[in-house]
Amino acid sequence: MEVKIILADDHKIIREGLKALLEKQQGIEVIAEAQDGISTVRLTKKLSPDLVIMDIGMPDMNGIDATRMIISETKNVKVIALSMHSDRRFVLEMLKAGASGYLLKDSAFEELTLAINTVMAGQPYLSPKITDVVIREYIHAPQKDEKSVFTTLTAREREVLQLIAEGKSTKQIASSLNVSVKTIETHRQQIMEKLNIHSIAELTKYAIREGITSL
Amino acid sequence: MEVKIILADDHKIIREGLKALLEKQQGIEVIAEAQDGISTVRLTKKLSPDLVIMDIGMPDMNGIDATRMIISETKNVKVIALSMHSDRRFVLEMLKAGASGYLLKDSAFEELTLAINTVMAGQPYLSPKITDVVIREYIHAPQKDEKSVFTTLTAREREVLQLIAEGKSTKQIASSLNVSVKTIETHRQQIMEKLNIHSIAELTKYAIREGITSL
DNA sequence: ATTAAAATAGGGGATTCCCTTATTGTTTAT
DNA sequence: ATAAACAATAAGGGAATCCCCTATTTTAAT
Repeated sequence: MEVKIILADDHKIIREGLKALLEKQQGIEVIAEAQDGISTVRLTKKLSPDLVIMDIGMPDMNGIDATRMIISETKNVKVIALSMHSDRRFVLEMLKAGASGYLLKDSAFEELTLAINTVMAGQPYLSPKITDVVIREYIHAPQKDEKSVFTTLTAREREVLQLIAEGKSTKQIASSLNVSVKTIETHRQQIMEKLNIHSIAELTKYAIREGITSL
Repeated sequence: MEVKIILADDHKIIREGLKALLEKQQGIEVIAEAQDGISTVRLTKKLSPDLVIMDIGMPDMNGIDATRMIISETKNVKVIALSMHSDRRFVLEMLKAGASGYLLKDSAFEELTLAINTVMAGQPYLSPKITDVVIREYIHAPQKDEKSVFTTLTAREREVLQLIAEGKSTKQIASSLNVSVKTIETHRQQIMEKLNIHSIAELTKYAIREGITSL
């Protein structure tokens, strides 16, 4: 039984490298590649792969939001996140979005095949370093309410924040998300209020610190 | 004649992918891999490869400094930069450091083989997008004057940029510098034009990279 | 002394920011 | 099951900013 895979990463040469490695494996077929979140979601819907290997830092829609959409819109699809960051926030959000695996880009390829097998067998897979983070988090986490400390933005808000921090104007964002300018303004305000931040500059810094955008 | 290559990138899975692709080519041999700048320099010295394929964003020593050291310490070695950024600063610094080629990670692998052939034939190779940046830069940069390539901001402009990147509003900046709001607007525009940047978000990122403000 | 660059500033239209209010659908809790 | 809370959408309206030009006055630089 072939495992049908969609590869999502914004860097073509990286996709090609991964594809070359994956296709040397038995029982794995890369049926499509995507370079941004939106086409990943679209292709997944259309092709119903068994697995999506998803980079987190992509333009347009980030991997987390894409994962959320994929999980809610397509049946019997697994997502493995492939990320540069071991930041707990990413891991947490990605798992909450429904990903079954989380690998770091400095993992060996061998680990990716292990992750694919594990995930296709219905079990979650995390890179050892990630497991570490998750456990550490779990240990001193769920006492009462700590959430107020890191004030969670909603998925949509993060999406908007990412676009803001990439330098897009309100108008551009509105048209790229197909909603009104007013809606984006409201999101921006909501974000600023939650974070107690009052300028685009600081919002950008926040987004960089949180890994929502890159320098 | 085999081209002996050292691959330097901090993400193992990316190195492996590239290696898989490269080794399918005739006349190319990957003789070593490195995951940071320091070991890249060390390995290059020890193994005298024909070519180093160098990621720019690495821990410890970045790809630019590593390239500078490699070029000055090892004979008959070429460097091709493989980067996520088309930012002209990176390109410029990398070329100044002595790299013969500059590719973007969203290039096709085909382009990498072309770059390798071109560079091994003694000619420079740049990704089309990069060429574009370089040409644009070249066009409105007067020859003999090197500093104009750096696009120096004036002291006043830096001052204004710093305040912008700290999240101050135009009005606040104007009043703290005792000039009119219009003056600050003009400075901002001038800064943006010089840097070819068109949003506060990107301006903030630039300021962080330049150390004008901190995260 | 002439030219060039830097700092200053205004006009005016487009856009964004900011605060408020509101509707609708979806979770969550009791 | 129903109330309460949250998320996403959007509008009004005034203040502020952005953006594209033009323009004057200092301040180097040749």
